[in-house]
Amino acid sequence: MDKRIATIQDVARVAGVSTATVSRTLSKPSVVAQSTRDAVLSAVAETGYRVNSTASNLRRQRKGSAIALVPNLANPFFSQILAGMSAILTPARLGLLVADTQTGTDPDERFAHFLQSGQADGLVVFDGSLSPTALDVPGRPPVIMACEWMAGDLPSVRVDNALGASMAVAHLAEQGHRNIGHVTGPRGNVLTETRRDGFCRAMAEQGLALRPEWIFDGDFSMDSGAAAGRRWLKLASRPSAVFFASDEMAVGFMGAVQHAGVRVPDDLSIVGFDNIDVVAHLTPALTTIRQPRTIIGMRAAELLVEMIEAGSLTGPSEVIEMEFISRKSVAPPKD
Amino acid sequence: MDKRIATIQDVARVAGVSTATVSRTLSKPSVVAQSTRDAVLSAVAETGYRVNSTASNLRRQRKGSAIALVPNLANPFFSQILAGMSAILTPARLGLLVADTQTGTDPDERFAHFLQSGQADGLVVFDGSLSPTALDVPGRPPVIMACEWMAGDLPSVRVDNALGASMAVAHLAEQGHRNIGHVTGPRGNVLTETRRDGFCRAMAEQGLALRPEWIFDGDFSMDSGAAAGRRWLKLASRPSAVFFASDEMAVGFMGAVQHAGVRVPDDLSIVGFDNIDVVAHLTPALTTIRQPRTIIGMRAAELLVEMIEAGSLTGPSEVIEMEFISRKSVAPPKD
DNA sequence: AGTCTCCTTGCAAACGATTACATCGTCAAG
DNA sequence: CTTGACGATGTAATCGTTTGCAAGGAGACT
Repeated sequence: MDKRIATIQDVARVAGVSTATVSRTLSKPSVVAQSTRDAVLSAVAETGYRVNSTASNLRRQRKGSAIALVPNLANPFFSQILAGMSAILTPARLGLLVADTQTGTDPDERFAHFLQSGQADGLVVFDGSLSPTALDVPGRPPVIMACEWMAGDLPSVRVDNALGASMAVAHLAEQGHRNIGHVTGPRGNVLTETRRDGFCRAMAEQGLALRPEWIFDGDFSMDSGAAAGRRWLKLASRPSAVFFASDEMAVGFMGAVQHAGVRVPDDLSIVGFDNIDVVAHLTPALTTIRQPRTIIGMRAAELLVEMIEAGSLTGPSEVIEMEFISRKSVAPPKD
Repeated sequence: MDKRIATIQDVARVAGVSTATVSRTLSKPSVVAQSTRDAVLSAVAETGYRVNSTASNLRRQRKGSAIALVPNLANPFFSQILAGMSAILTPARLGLLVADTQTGTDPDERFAHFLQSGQADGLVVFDGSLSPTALDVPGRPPVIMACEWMAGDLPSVRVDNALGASMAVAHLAEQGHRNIGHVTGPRGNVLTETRRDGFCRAMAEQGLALRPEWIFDGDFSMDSGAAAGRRWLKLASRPSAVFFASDEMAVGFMGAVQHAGVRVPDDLSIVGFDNIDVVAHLTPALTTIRQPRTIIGMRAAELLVEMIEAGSLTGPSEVIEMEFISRKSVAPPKD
């Protein structure tokens, strides 16, 4: 008797009402009489009934979950964002499904898969390198971009990346730096572009010269930062400060040059981007630009929920404020 | 006509067969004749049909997803584990739902919720502080513990934490250290206990004295490591080496003491635990014990899938091998 | 030719909820 | 007394698949 899990039928029987009434009691309590409501509720308690979300979803043409599609799940950058999303989705009765675009063969194929498979009521996409043409499917769910974005008019939640870069340059210039380098993200990435462009524009605005050999290619990873560090060490004429498109690259870079005896910030000033947790504990602690990750996750989820509930494929975008965090990795240049 | 998404009915009509045949073609192709199979497949292609997983799950009494229940989603430690799980679950046609126990009021309540809500076909639980009594619900899904574990006989996937601790002590002793301290995780945590016990036992085996004032309380976080570092600095008589129950604490500790002018490894040797990404890029790079996180995630997911498919609430446990990684944060003691 | 197997396929009943529509009292207004 | 409105509940169709059971047809064997 305790074997099978209780269904709405069982509750109805125990309460002496129809299943319709049970359903209404649970979803729209206002339309059922007080006395019936009590009877149903106690029957629910007695049977230990919980609504079967699969059945409910089927009937209501819902999936009951949203997907976070990140480029690389193993990247810790996303964990706080997921936490923020989860905080919003849970009360909205949506589960949080996570998936990345790098597992399997073709990222675009995976994107298309999630768009078409109908596993979710909506997607939050963190990978701007996907192809917008995949969006051309008949009953696709609403999609919102976060952090990154792509061509087309999908709503998005992001920071003003160019502004972030100019904050970094302004701070460095203020400290007296005139020779500033930059380590970029991977080619083609929108963040790479906007941060680099912001950097270049800010340099011009500060009246500082841009030296092509001081722009290093990276891919956001610590290893690529370390590689850039090694290239910096070989330079005949070095910039006295470097701005990084990601904290992780700054960490890798700093490790590499410190290894070679370079002192930060005495010999070299460093400004990162993102404010990942670890940078506050490095020696020296890193000056960086904070992207409020939890908030980004929350806002993206909120906007997505609104789109889902409105049944709309479009919605507003939002720009989240960043914060410049000054720590110990910047000092005036030596001479 | 392109408006509504195609159902199995549409495919059946186009292919001139019954829905049963379509279903069988897709799930058990071997039982349908070659010619019919072709007809169905081309009808599928023509209509753009994709099976509605909600309906399918309802009929098959499946939920179509597994939940990873972590203590704190914002902790990057889990991102690689999730990636490993995802790699296994996706081919098994299971989505990966993530949730943490710290959102909301009571962790045990949330645990119970996921156990009863029937949102998932199975759970992978990473929080050993939950109450096993919550498991006493009729018809609950299979559960497997990973990394941490709790009283009772739930299957689990984990490393031999005590062994890890003794690897650290052995290495330090080999380098000549006789005065070794330890920074623990949060009180009551199983990892804290087993790593501390392993540390104490290993010290005894090496014939080294245990000094209670050299055991610092931490909680796995960088901040708590930094706090321990500050306490270490105040010590009249300091251990020449410290073993940490987590890399994050080691990072915080090292930052704090370096800040005060202490040189690692010349003045102090450090061994961490976990091998999180960043430690390879610190100055000095940290010696640590690697927990293969991707593999832990994969094995946990694999075992869970087996339990789900067997409809069993129990299954085998597994111990994953660790690896001692020697970097630059350990040197012989000075005198 | 009759019967017995297989191999394929179709029929129709689930799966468990939601909800448009119908029904039934009850009560107030005409 | 009749009629209408309204509030509360029940009836039953529906969401899109899967699958046990039965039936049709084609050989094969006696």
